[in-house]
Amino acid sequence: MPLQRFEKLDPDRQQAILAAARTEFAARGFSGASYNAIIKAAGLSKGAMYYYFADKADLCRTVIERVLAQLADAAGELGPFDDAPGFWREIRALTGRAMLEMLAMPELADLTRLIYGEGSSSEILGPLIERAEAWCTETLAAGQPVGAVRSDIPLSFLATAVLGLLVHTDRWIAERLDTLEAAELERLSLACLDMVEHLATPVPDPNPARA
Amino acid sequence: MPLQRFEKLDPDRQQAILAAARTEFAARGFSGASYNAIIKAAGLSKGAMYYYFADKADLCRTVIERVLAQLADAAGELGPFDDAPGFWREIRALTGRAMLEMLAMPELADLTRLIYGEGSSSEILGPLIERAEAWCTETLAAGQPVGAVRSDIPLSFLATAVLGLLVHTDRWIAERLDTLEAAELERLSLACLDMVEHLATPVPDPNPARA
DNA sequence: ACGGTTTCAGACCGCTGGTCCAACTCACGG
DNA sequence: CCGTGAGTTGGACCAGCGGTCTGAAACCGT
Repeated sequence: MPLQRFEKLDPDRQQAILAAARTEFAARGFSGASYNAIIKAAGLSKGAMYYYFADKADLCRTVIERVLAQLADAAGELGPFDDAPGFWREIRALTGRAMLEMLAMPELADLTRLIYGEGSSSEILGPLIERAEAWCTETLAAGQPVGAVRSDIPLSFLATAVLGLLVHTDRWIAERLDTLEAAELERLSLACLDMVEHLATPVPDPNPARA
Repeated sequence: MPLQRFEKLDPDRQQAILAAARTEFAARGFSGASYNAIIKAAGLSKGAMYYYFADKADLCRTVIERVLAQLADAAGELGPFDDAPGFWREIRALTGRAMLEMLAMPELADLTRLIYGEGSSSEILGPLIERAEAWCTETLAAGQPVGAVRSDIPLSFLATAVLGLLVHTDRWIAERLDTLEAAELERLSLACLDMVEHLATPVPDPNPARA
Protein backbone atom coordinates (compact mmCIF):
# COMPACT_ATOMS: atom_id res chain seq x y z
CA MET A 1 0.00 0.00 0.00
CA PRO A 2 1.94 2.97 -1.27
CA LEU A 3 0.81 6.39 -0.21
CA GLN A 4 -2.20 7.47 -2.21
CA ARG A 5 -0.11 10.00 -4.10
CA PHE A 6 1.62 7.22 -5.93
CA GLU A 7 -1.51 6.35 -7.84
CA LYS A 8 -1.66 9.84 -9.30
CA LEU A 9 1.91 9.69 -10.50
CA ASP A 10 2.69 9.47 -14.22
CA PRO A 11 2.24 5.74 -15.04
CA ASP A 12 5.61 5.59 -16.78
CA ARG A 13 7.22 6.86 -13.62
CA GLN A 14 5.28 4.32 -11.56
CA GLN A 15 6.49 1.53 -13.79
CA ALA A 16 10.07 2.76 -13.63
CA ILE A 17 10.00 2.71 -9.85
CA LEU A 18 8.32 -0.66 -9.57
CA ALA A 19 10.58 -2.22 -12.19
CA ALA A 20 13.71 -0.98 -10.47
CA ALA A 21 12.44 -2.24 -7.14
CA ARG A 22 11.41 -5.59 -8.61
CA THR A 23 14.85 -6.13 -10.04
CA GLU A 24 16.70 -5.19 -6.89
CA PHE A 25 14.48 -7.11 -4.49
CA ALA A 26 14.40 -10.20 -6.68
CA ALA A 27 18.17 -10.16 -6.96
CA ARG A 28 19.15 -9.42 -3.38
CA GLY A 29 16.18 -10.12 -1.15
CA PHE A 30 14.62 -7.63 1.22
CA SER A 31 17.37 -6.79 3.63
CA GLY A 32 20.02 -7.32 1.01
CA ALA A 33 18.52 -4.81 -1.38
CA SER A 34 19.72 -1.24 -1.22
CA TYR A 35 16.92 1.26 -1.09
CA ASN A 36 19.33 3.95 -2.18
CA ALA A 37 20.25 1.88 -5.22
CA ILE A 38 16.60 1.47 -6.13
CA ILE A 39 16.06 5.20 -5.81
CA LYS A 40 19.02 5.89 -8.04
CA ALA A 41 17.98 3.28 -10.59
CA ALA A 42 14.45 4.62 -10.66
CA GLY A 43 15.90 8.04 -11.37
CA LEU A 44 14.36 10.08 -8.63
CA SER A 45 15.46 11.70 -5.44
CA LYS A 46 15.21 10.46 -1.91
CA GLY A 47 12.61 13.05 -1.03
CA ALA A 48 10.44 12.00 -3.93
CA MET A 49 10.69 8.32 -3.04
CA TYR A 50 9.74 8.92 0.55
CA TYR A 51 6.95 11.07 -0.73
CA TYR A 52 5.40 8.11 -2.50
CA PHE A 53 6.32 5.23 -0.24
CA ALA A 54 6.40 5.17 3.52
CA ASP A 55 9.60 3.19 3.66
CA LYS A 56 11.57 0.33 2.19
CA ALA A 57 9.15 -2.28 3.49
CA ASP A 58 6.23 -0.41 1.98
CA LEU A 59 7.81 -0.45 -1.46
CA CYS A 60 8.70 -4.10 -1.14
CA ARG A 61 5.20 -5.01 -0.04
CA THR A 62 3.76 -3.11 -2.98
CA VAL A 63 6.02 -4.85 -5.45
CA ILE A 64 5.24 -8.29 -4.10
CA GLU A 65 1.54 -7.62 -3.92
CA ARG A 66 1.45 -6.68 -7.59
CA VAL A 67 3.42 -9.75 -8.46
CA LEU A 68 1.07 -11.87 -6.40
CA ALA A 69 -1.89 -10.33 -8.15
CA GLN A 70 -0.32 -11.18 -11.48
CA LEU A 71 0.21 -14.73 -10.34
CA ALA A 72 -3.32 -15.07 -9.02
CA ASP A 73 -4.56 -13.70 -12.30
CA ALA A 74 -2.59 -16.26 -14.28
CA ALA A 75 -3.63 -19.10 -12.00
CA GLY A 76 -7.29 -18.18 -12.15
CA GLU A 77 -9.95 -19.84 -10.07
CA LEU A 78 -10.71 -23.40 -9.18
CA GLY A 79 -13.10 -24.73 -11.78
CA PRO A 80 -16.26 -26.63 -10.87
CA PHE A 81 -16.01 -30.13 -9.37
CA ASP A 82 -18.30 -32.42 -7.47
CA ASP A 83 -16.13 -35.13 -5.99
CA ALA A 84 -12.68 -35.55 -4.51
CA PRO A 85 -10.92 -36.56 -7.74
CA GLY A 86 -12.53 -33.58 -9.40
CA PHE A 87 -11.23 -31.29 -6.70
CA TRP A 88 -7.71 -32.55 -7.10
CA ARG A 89 -7.96 -32.33 -10.86
CA GLU A 90 -8.82 -28.67 -10.49
CA ILE A 91 -6.00 -28.13 -7.99
CA ARG A 92 -3.57 -29.63 -10.45
CA ALA A 93 -4.87 -27.46 -13.25
CA LEU A 94 -4.58 -24.32 -11.13
CA THR A 95 -1.07 -25.01 -9.91
CA GLY A 96 -0.09 -25.97 -13.43
CA ARG A 97 -1.19 -22.57 -14.70
CA ALA A 98 0.66 -20.83 -11.87
CA MET A 99 3.78 -22.84 -12.60
CA LEU A 100 3.74 -21.93 -16.25
CA GLU A 101 3.58 -18.28 -15.33
CA MET A 102 6.49 -18.64 -12.95
CA LEU A 103 8.60 -20.46 -15.49
CA ALA A 104 7.89 -17.71 -17.98
CA MET A 105 8.94 -15.01 -15.53
CA PRO A 106 11.62 -16.14 -13.11
CA GLU A 107 11.66 -12.80 -11.34
CA LEU A 108 8.14 -13.55 -10.25
CA ALA A 109 9.26 -16.79 -8.69
CA ASP A 110 12.14 -15.07 -6.89
CA LEU A 111 9.79 -12.48 -5.48
CA THR A 112 7.30 -15.01 -4.19
CA ARG A 113 10.12 -16.96 -2.60
CA LEU A 114 11.06 -13.73 -0.86
CA ILE A 115 7.88 -13.83 1.17
CA TYR A 116 8.82 -17.00 2.96
CA GLY A 117 12.54 -16.54 2.70
CA GLU A 118 12.80 -13.51 4.93
CA GLY A 119 9.34 -12.78 6.13
CA SER A 120 9.17 -15.45 8.76
CA SER A 121 11.44 -13.70 11.22
CA SER A 122 10.73 -10.05 10.61
CA GLU A 123 7.17 -8.85 10.76
CA ILE A 124 7.69 -6.67 7.72
CA LEU A 125 6.47 -9.23 5.24
CA GLY A 126 4.40 -11.05 7.80
CA PRO A 127 1.04 -9.91 6.43
CA LEU A 128 1.97 -11.39 3.08
CA ILE A 129 2.60 -14.74 4.67
CA GLU A 130 -0.73 -14.59 6.38
CA ARG A 131 -2.42 -13.81 3.10
CA ALA A 132 -0.72 -16.72 1.39
CA GLU A 133 -1.74 -19.07 4.18
CA ALA A 134 -5.25 -17.70 4.24
CA TRP A 135 -5.58 -18.29 0.51
CA CYS A 136 -4.26 -21.81 0.89
CA THR A 137 -6.59 -22.47 3.77
CA GLU A 138 -9.61 -21.29 1.82
CA THR A 139 -8.65 -23.36 -1.17
CA LEU A 140 -8.33 -26.44 0.96
CA ALA A 141 -11.60 -25.65 2.65
CA ALA A 142 -13.28 -25.78 -0.75
CA GLY A 143 -12.27 -29.40 -0.96
CA GLN A 144 -13.78 -30.42 2.36
CA PRO A 145 -17.45 -30.62 1.29
CA VAL A 146 -16.62 -33.26 -1.31
CA GLY A 147 -14.44 -35.18 1.10
CA ALA A 148 -11.18 -34.31 -0.61
CA VAL A 149 -9.61 -32.70 2.42
CA ARG A 150 -9.24 -34.05 5.93
CA SER A 151 -10.69 -32.18 8.85
CA ASP A 152 -9.15 -33.98 11.80
CA ILE A 153 -6.51 -31.27 12.21
CA PRO A 154 -6.84 -27.49 12.01
CA LEU A 155 -7.09 -26.48 8.41
CA SER A 156 -4.56 -23.70 8.84
CA PHE A 157 -2.13 -26.25 10.20
CA LEU A 158 -2.62 -28.41 7.15
CA ALA A 159 -2.28 -25.34 4.93
CA THR A 160 1.00 -24.49 6.60
CA ALA A 161 2.29 -28.00 6.05
CA VAL A 162 1.26 -27.94 2.42
CA LEU A 163 2.75 -24.51 1.80
CA GLY A 164 5.96 -25.47 3.54
CA LEU A 165 6.29 -28.51 1.35
CA LEU A 166 5.57 -26.53 -1.79
CA VAL A 167 7.81 -23.61 -0.96
CA HIS A 168 10.78 -25.80 -0.18
CA THR A 169 10.44 -28.17 -3.09
CA ASP A 170 10.01 -25.12 -5.30
CA ARG A 171 13.31 -23.82 -4.03
CA TRP A 172 14.90 -27.23 -4.59
CA ILE A 173 13.71 -27.19 -8.16
CA ALA A 174 14.67 -23.55 -8.74
CA GLU A 175 18.24 -24.25 -7.65
CA ARG A 176 18.51 -27.03 -10.19
CA LEU A 177 16.47 -25.54 -13.02
CA ASP A 178 19.45 -25.43 -15.37
CA THR A 179 20.49 -29.03 -14.90
CA LEU A 180 16.99 -30.45 -14.92
CA GLU A 181 15.44 -32.15 -17.95
CA ALA A 182 11.98 -30.87 -18.79
CA ALA A 183 10.56 -34.35 -18.32
CA GLU A 184 12.18 -34.74 -14.91
CA LEU A 185 10.90 -31.34 -13.90
CA GLU A 186 7.37 -32.35 -14.79
CA ARG A 187 7.72 -35.67 -13.01
CA LEU A 188 8.86 -33.97 -9.82
CA SER A 189 6.15 -31.36 -9.98
CA LEU A 190 3.57 -34.07 -10.30
CA ALA A 191 5.16 -36.02 -7.48
CA CYS A 192 4.92 -32.86 -5.44
CA LEU A 193 1.22 -32.52 -6.08
CA ASP A 194 0.76 -36.19 -5.29
CA MET A 195 2.38 -35.53 -1.96
CA VAL A 196 0.08 -32.62 -1.30
CA GLU A 197 -2.92 -34.74 -2.17
CA HIS A 198 -1.78 -37.45 0.20
CA LEU A 199 -1.19 -34.93 2.94
CA ALA A 200 -4.64 -33.48 2.61
CA THR A 201 -6.69 -36.57 1.88
CA PRO A 202 -8.70 -37.74 4.90
CA VAL A 203 -7.19 -40.53 6.98
CA PRO A 204 -4.93 -41.68 4.16
CA ASP A 205 -3.96 -45.02 5.61
CA PRO A 206 -5.54 -45.88 8.93
CA ASN A 207 -5.54 -49.44 10.14
CA PRO A 208 -9.33 -49.59 10.54
CA ALA A 209 -10.04 -49.71 14.25
CA ARG A 210 -10.82 -53.34 15.05
CA ALA A 211 -14.55 -53.88 15.53
CA MET B 1 34.39 -21.55 12.75
CA PRO B 2 35.76 -18.74 14.84
CA LEU B 3 39.37 -17.84 14.43
CA GLN B 4 41.57 -20.31 16.26
CA ARG B 5 42.43 -17.70 18.87
CA PHE B 6 38.92 -17.91 20.23
CA GLU B 7 39.53 -21.40 21.57
CA LYS B 8 42.37 -20.10 23.73
CA LEU B 9 40.25 -17.37 25.23
CA ASP B 10 39.17 -17.52 28.86
CA PRO B 11 36.12 -19.84 28.84
CA ASP B 12 34.05 -17.37 30.81
CA ARG B 13 34.75 -14.78 28.16
CA GLN B 14 33.84 -17.27 25.45
CA GLN B 15 30.56 -18.00 27.11
CA ALA B 16 29.79 -14.32 27.61
CA ILE B 17 30.30 -13.66 23.92
CA LEU B 18 28.33 -16.66 22.75
CA ALA B 19 25.51 -15.99 25.18
CA ALA B 20 25.19 -12.38 24.09
CA ALA B 21 25.22 -13.42 20.47
CA ARG B 22 22.69 -16.19 21.06
CA THR B 23 20.28 -13.79 22.70
CA GLU B 24 20.57 -11.14 20.02
CA PHE B 25 20.38 -13.50 17.06
CA ALA B 26 17.49 -15.46 18.53
CA ALA B 27 15.58 -12.28 19.19
CA ARG B 28 16.22 -10.39 15.97
CA GLY B 29 17.39 -12.83 13.34
CA PHE B 30 20.62 -12.52 11.44
CA SER B 31 20.27 -9.29 9.53
CA GLY B 32 18.14 -7.75 12.25
CA ALA B 33 20.73 -8.35 14.93
CA SER B 34 23.19 -5.57 15.66
CA TYR B 35 26.76 -6.75 15.78
CA ASN B 36 27.68 -3.61 17.66
CA ALA B 37 25.04 -4.39 20.24
CA ILE B 38 26.39 -7.89 20.69
CA ILE B 39 29.88 -6.50 21.11
CA LYS B 40 28.69 -4.07 23.73
CA ALA B 41 26.62 -6.69 25.53
CA ALA B 42 29.56 -9.07 25.56
CA GLY B 43 31.63 -6.31 27.13
CA LEU B 44 34.53 -6.11 24.76
CA SER B 45 35.81 -3.79 22.11
CA LYS B 46 35.35 -3.93 18.39
CA GLY B 47 38.98 -4.74 17.84
CA ALA B 48 38.77 -7.67 20.22
CA MET B 49 35.65 -9.05 18.58
CA TYR B 50 37.15 -8.88 15.12
CA TYR B 51 40.22 -10.45 16.56
CA TYR B 52 38.24 -13.56 17.47
CA PHE B 53 35.62 -13.73 14.75
CA ALA B 54 36.04 -12.96 11.09
CA ASP B 55 32.74 -11.13 10.86
CA LYS B 56 29.11 -11.12 11.86
CA ALA B 57 28.28 -14.18 9.78
CA ASP B 58 31.15 -16.08 11.35
CA LEU B 59 29.85 -15.44 14.84
CA CYS B 60 26.33 -16.35 13.85
CA ARG B 61 27.48 -19.56 12.22
CA THR B 62 29.43 -20.46 15.33
CA VAL B 63 26.47 -19.86 17.58
CA ILE B 64 24.11 -21.91 15.46
CA GLU B 65 26.57 -24.71 15.01
CA ARG B 66 26.94 -25.08 18.78
CA VAL B 67 23.20 -25.03 19.17
CA LEU B 68 22.85 -27.63 16.47
CA ALA B 69 25.43 -29.79 18.16
CA GLN B 70 23.48 -29.52 21.40
CA LEU B 71 20.33 -30.53 19.59
CA ALA B 72 21.99 -33.43 17.84
CA ASP B 73 23.35 -34.53 21.18
CA ALA B 74 19.92 -34.45 22.77
CA ALA B 75 18.30 -36.23 19.85
CA GLY B 76 20.89 -38.96 19.76
CA GLU B 77 21.06 -41.60 17.08
CA LEU B 78 18.49 -43.74 15.39
CA GLY B 79 18.22 -46.96 17.36
CA PRO B 80 18.29 -50.37 15.71
CA PHE B 81 15.35 -51.52 13.58
CA ASP B 82 14.74 -54.19 10.99
CA ASP B 83 11.51 -53.30 9.24
CA ALA B 84 9.59 -50.24 8.13
CA PRO B 85 7.46 -49.84 11.26
CA GLY B 86 10.63 -50.16 13.31
CA PHE B 87 12.28 -47.42 11.30
CA TRP B 88 9.39 -45.06 11.86
CA ARG B 89 9.26 -45.93 15.51
CA GLU B 90 12.87 -44.88 15.80
CA ILE B 91 12.23 -41.71 13.83
CA ARG B 92 9.43 -40.81 16.19
CA ALA B 93 11.61 -41.46 19.19
CA LEU B 94 14.41 -39.32 17.83
CA THR B 95 12.21 -36.39 16.90
CA GLY B 96 10.47 -36.70 20.23
CA ARG B 97 13.78 -36.31 22.04
CA ALA B 98 14.69 -33.33 19.86
CA MET B 99 11.32 -31.74 20.53
CA LEU B 100 11.67 -32.09 24.27
CA GLU B 101 15.00 -30.30 24.10
CA MET B 102 13.51 -27.50 22.06
CA LEU B 103 10.58 -27.06 24.38
CA ALA B 104 12.99 -26.87 27.29
CA MET B 105 15.06 -24.19 25.58
CA PRO B 106 13.04 -21.96 23.29
CA GLU B 107 16.09 -19.97 22.24
CA LEU B 108 17.36 -23.14 20.66
CA ALA B 109 14.22 -23.41 18.58
CA ASP B 110 14.47 -19.77 17.50
CA LEU B 111 18.03 -20.27 16.40
CA THR B 112 17.30 -23.36 14.37
CA ARG B 113 14.41 -21.57 12.74
CA LEU B 114 16.90 -18.87 11.79
CA ILE B 115 18.68 -21.26 9.46
CA TYR B 116 15.73 -21.61 7.17
CA GLY B 117 14.21 -18.25 7.92
CA GLU B 118 16.93 -16.13 6.40
CA GLY B 119 19.44 -18.53 5.00
CA SER B 120 17.62 -19.36 1.83
CA SER B 121 18.30 -16.05 0.15
CA SER B 122 21.69 -15.11 1.45
CA GLU B 123 24.54 -17.55 1.14
CA ILE B 124 25.75 -16.70 4.61
CA LEU B 125 23.83 -19.46 6.32
CA GLY B 126 23.62 -21.55 3.19
CA PRO B 127 26.09 -24.19 4.36
CA LEU B 128 23.96 -24.77 7.43
CA ILE B 129 20.95 -25.48 5.26
CA GLU B 130 22.95 -27.92 3.23
CA ARG B 131 24.07 -29.66 6.40
CA ALA B 132 20.51 -29.92 7.63
CA GLU B 133 19.34 -31.35 4.33
CA ALA B 134 22.28 -33.70 4.13
CA TRP B 135 21.50 -35.00 7.59
CA CYS B 136 17.86 -35.46 6.67
CA THR B 137 18.81 -37.19 3.45
CA GLU B 138 21.08 -39.62 5.25
CA THR B 139 18.47 -40.36 7.84
CA LEU B 140 15.90 -41.13 5.18
CA ALA B 141 18.44 -43.22 3.31
CA ALA B 142 18.75 -45.39 6.38
CA GLY B 143 15.10 -46.29 5.96
CA GLN B 144 15.39 -47.40 2.38
CA PRO B 145 16.92 -50.85 2.95
CA VAL B 146 13.93 -51.89 5.05
CA GLY B 147 11.47 -50.46 2.54
CA ALA B 148 10.38 -47.60 4.77
CA VAL B 149 11.36 -44.88 2.33
CA ARG B 150 10.43 -44.53 -1.32
CA SER B 151 13.10 -44.30 -3.95
CA ASP B 152 11.14 -43.21 -7.01
CA ILE B 153 12.19 -39.58 -6.55
CA PRO B 154 15.58 -38.13 -5.62
CA LEU B 155 16.14 -38.60 -1.94
CA SER B 156 17.31 -35.03 -1.51
CA PHE B 157 14.07 -33.88 -3.07
CA LEU B 158 12.11 -35.92 -0.59
CA ALA B 159 14.31 -34.63 2.22
CA THR B 160 13.59 -31.08 1.16
CA ALA B 161 9.88 -31.74 1.14
CA VAL B 162 10.01 -33.31 4.57
CA LEU B 163 12.14 -30.56 6.04
CA GLY B 164 9.92 -27.91 4.52
CA LEU B 165 6.89 -29.48 6.07
CA LEU B 166 8.57 -29.81 9.45
CA VAL B 167 10.06 -26.34 9.50
CA HIS B 168 6.79 -24.67 8.65
CA THR B 169 4.58 -26.65 10.95
CA ASP B 170 7.15 -26.04 13.66
CA ARG B 171 6.76 -22.34 13.08
CA TRP B 172 2.97 -22.71 13.12
CA ILE B 173 3.18 -24.40 16.47
CA ALA B 174 5.74 -21.97 17.87
CA GLU B 175 3.48 -19.03 17.08
CA ARG B 176 0.67 -20.63 19.01
CA LEU B 177 2.61 -22.22 21.84
CA ASP B 178 0.95 -20.08 24.48
CA THR B 179 -2.59 -20.80 23.41
CA LEU B 180 -2.06 -24.48 22.76
CA GLU B 181 -3.10 -27.21 25.17
CA ALA B 182 -0.39 -29.74 25.88
CA ALA B 183 -2.60 -32.51 24.54
CA GLU B 184 -3.33 -30.63 21.33
CA LEU B 185 0.34 -29.94 20.90
CA GLU B 186 1.13 -33.61 21.14
CA ARG B 187 -1.68 -34.53 18.77
CA LEU B 188 -0.41 -32.09 16.14
CA SER B 189 3.16 -33.21 16.52
CA LEU B 190 2.08 -36.77 15.99
CA ALA B 191 -0.04 -35.77 13.01
CA CYS B 192 3.02 -34.08 11.64
CA LEU B 193 5.08 -37.23 11.92
CA ASP B 194 2.26 -39.20 10.33
CA MET B 195 2.41 -36.83 7.42
CA VAL B 196 6.14 -37.28 7.09
CA GLU B 197 5.71 -41.02 7.17
CA HIS B 198 3.11 -40.86 4.45
CA LEU B 199 5.28 -38.62 2.34
CA ALA B 200 8.21 -40.95 2.55
CA THR B 201 6.52 -44.32 2.41
CA PRO B 202 6.90 -45.99 -0.99
CA VAL B 203 3.98 -45.60 -3.42
CA PRO B 204 1.53 -44.80 -0.67
CA ASP B 205 -1.60 -45.27 -2.69
CA PRO B 206 -1.20 -46.38 -6.28
CA ASN B 207 -4.13 -47.82 -8.15
CA PRO B 208 -2.37 -51.09 -8.96
CA ALA B 209 -1.66 -51.09 -12.70
CA ARG B 210 -4.28 -53.33 -14.24
CA ALA B 211 -2.83 -56.70 -15.26
C1' DA C 1 66.40 -4.99 29.40
C1' DC C 2 65.18 -6.11 24.95
C1' DG C 3 62.64 -7.37 20.39
C1' DG C 4 58.75 -9.77 18.78
C1' DT C 5 54.43 -11.45 19.05
C1' DT C 6 49.75 -11.45 20.94
C1' DT C 7 45.95 -8.96 22.54
C1' DC C 8 43.07 -5.35 22.47
C1' DA C 9 40.96 -0.27 22.31
C1' DG C 10 38.64 2.87 19.63
C1' DA C 11 38.89 6.31 15.78
C1' DC C 12 37.58 5.95 11.32
C1' DC C 13 35.37 4.50 6.73
C1' DG C 14 31.70 4.02 3.34
C1' DC C 15 27.50 2.76 3.52
C1' DT C 16 22.52 2.09 5.15
C1' DG C 17 17.45 3.50 5.81
C1' DG C 18 15.15 7.49 7.22
C1' DT C 19 14.15 12.70 8.33
C1' DC C 20 13.84 17.30 7.29
C1' DC C 21 13.18 21.52 5.12
C1' DA C 22 14.03 24.96 1.60
C1' DA C 23 12.75 25.60 -2.91
C1' DC C 24 10.20 24.96 -6.94
C1' DT C 25 5.60 24.28 -9.68
C1' DC C 26 1.21 25.47 -10.55
C1' DA C 27 -3.83 26.11 -10.21
C1' DC C 28 -6.88 29.37 -8.49
C1' DG C 29 -8.99 33.77 -6.38
C1' DG C 30 -8.79 38.68 -6.26
C1' DC D 1 -1.18 40.23 -12.97
C1' DC D 2 -0.22 39.20 -8.81
C1' DG D 3 -0.48 36.68 -4.53
C1' DT D 4 -1.00 32.50 -2.07
C1' DG D 5 -1.16 27.96 -0.54
C1' DA D 6 -1.07 23.15 -1.63
C1' DG D 7 1.48 19.65 -3.98
C1' DT D 8 5.97 18.14 -5.22
C1' DT D 9 10.91 17.61 -5.29
C1' DG D 10 16.04 17.83 -4.36
C1' DG D 11 19.44 16.66 -1.42
C1' DA D 12 21.88 17.81 3.02
C1' DC D 13 21.82 15.60 7.06
C1' DC D 14 21.38 11.97 10.82
C1' DA D 15 22.29 7.90 13.70
C1' DG D 16 23.65 3.55 13.23
C1' DC D 17 25.45 -0.26 10.54
C1' DG D 18 29.40 -3.81 9.51
C1' DG D 19 34.09 -3.64 8.87
C1' DT D 20 39.19 -1.76 8.76
C1' DC D 21 43.25 -0.02 10.72
C1' DT D 22 46.64 2.05 13.66
C1' DG D 23 49.00 1.92 17.54
C1' DA D 24 49.65 1.09 22.25
C1' DA D 25 49.81 -1.93 25.97
C1' DA D 26 50.79 -6.88 27.85
C1' DC D 27 53.28 -10.81 27.66
C1' DC D 28 57.06 -13.53 26.01
C1' DG D 29 61.65 -16.05 25.52
C1' DT D 30 66.37 -14.58 25.53
